[in-house]
Amino acid sequence: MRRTRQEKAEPRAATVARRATVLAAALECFSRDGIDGTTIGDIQKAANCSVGSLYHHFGSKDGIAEELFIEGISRFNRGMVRRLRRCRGAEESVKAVVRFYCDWSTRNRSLASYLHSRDIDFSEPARDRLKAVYQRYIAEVFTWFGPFVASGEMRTLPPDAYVPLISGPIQEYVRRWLSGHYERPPGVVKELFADAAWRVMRGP
Amino acid sequence: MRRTRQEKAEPRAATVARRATVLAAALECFSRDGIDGTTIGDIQKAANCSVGSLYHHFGSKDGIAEELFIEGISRFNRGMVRRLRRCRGAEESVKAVVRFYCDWSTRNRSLASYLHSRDIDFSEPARDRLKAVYQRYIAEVFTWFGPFVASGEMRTLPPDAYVPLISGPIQEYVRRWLSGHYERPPGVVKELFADAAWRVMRGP
DNA sequence: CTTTTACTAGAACTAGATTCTAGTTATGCT
DNA sequence: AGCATAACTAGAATCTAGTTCTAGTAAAAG
Repeated sequence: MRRTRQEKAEPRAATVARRATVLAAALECFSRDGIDGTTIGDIQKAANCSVGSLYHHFGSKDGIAEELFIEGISRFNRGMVRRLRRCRGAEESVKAVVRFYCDWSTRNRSLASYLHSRDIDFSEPARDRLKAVYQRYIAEVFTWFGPFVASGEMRTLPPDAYVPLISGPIQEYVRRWLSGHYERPPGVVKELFADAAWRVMRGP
Repeated sequence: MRRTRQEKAEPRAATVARRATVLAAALECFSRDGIDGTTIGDIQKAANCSVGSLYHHFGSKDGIAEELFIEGISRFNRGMVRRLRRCRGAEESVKAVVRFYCDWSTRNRSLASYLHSRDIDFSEPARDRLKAVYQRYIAEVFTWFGPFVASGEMRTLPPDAYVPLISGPIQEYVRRWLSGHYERPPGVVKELFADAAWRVMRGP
């Protein structure tokens, strides 16, 4: 029987499972001991598989790290977009970004913590994939907010300024909380930061 | 002749020089190839010294990275405090934080870029040193801003919220610029971000 | 049922971080 | 000055951990 899409065969069920197992194991190791702190052997043991298997699926230790990172970002982005679509109006949307950031980071603490790490040497192709993921996300988000800017409900600013202005503070707060510098969980300051974001964004 | 402070001898002139040379060499390597990407051999060649010498002064590769990080942060902090002391009033002070962040990052681009990396496995003592540096800094900064909060010129917020709210956005912008995602240098958005910080901070 | 391809295993290899031993140079003290 | 001690430098040897390689097993395609 001819396969519907010839370019890419469906991976076996076992493959999907193994990759997922490895990524989960890696997340556990990475978030406990850091990327440098975990060895291939650690991941291997945690995932109950052989070195060969790891290298077959991911090519290298950094390959595992990349994959985990890109998948995590994608999950976050999907969640954010879903949340935005349920909003009405500019204020609710801007605040939703901040609130979602809080909620998601609290719910997915170890993944969030991993996504804050900067120590992955992305390979060229991985960098490209990540860029693509990010651009698709930004396109969706800007499409969402565009009308509010057009109508004057939100300020008109250089495009590069929006993300840092809206997410910068909560991101920084969460980062510090995740790395143990701050005690109080983000939920406590959620509304404060949401209000602050809106203060900055609302039209004059 | 008895030494004034017996606990810690003055290091030799040659020692000071060599440490500085190594740190400069390391910064060059790290910011070009990343921490993982540079080998001890690279630093050794760039600094014109032997492996033994490196290990004598810094104990390990991470030791070099730690030292560079802590020294960089200290430099940044000193500059910020100096700048603040020249300010009059709450608005000028808040805006000065943002402006200084911009200016310093632009002037010390490679060091700034290095300080944004998160991939250093700090040893326990280094972590403590860093914490001490940070707390001294925070104490000075809060002493500076305290009166403005007391007088109502600035809002009263949970202490942990100030740094993320004021510096978060510009920090995020600069980070993206340093890693090549944004084209326009921070100078271009400096006043915009300074205004935003003040919008968030000024009393109602 | 055979051929091909995806996948697994673990031993062998290798790059690079760290340790060790042997020296050299400066400083403090009498 | 001259000895003792500590700071420092050098580079070979070691050891850890990432990667590669070869041989095999299981599953899908035809």
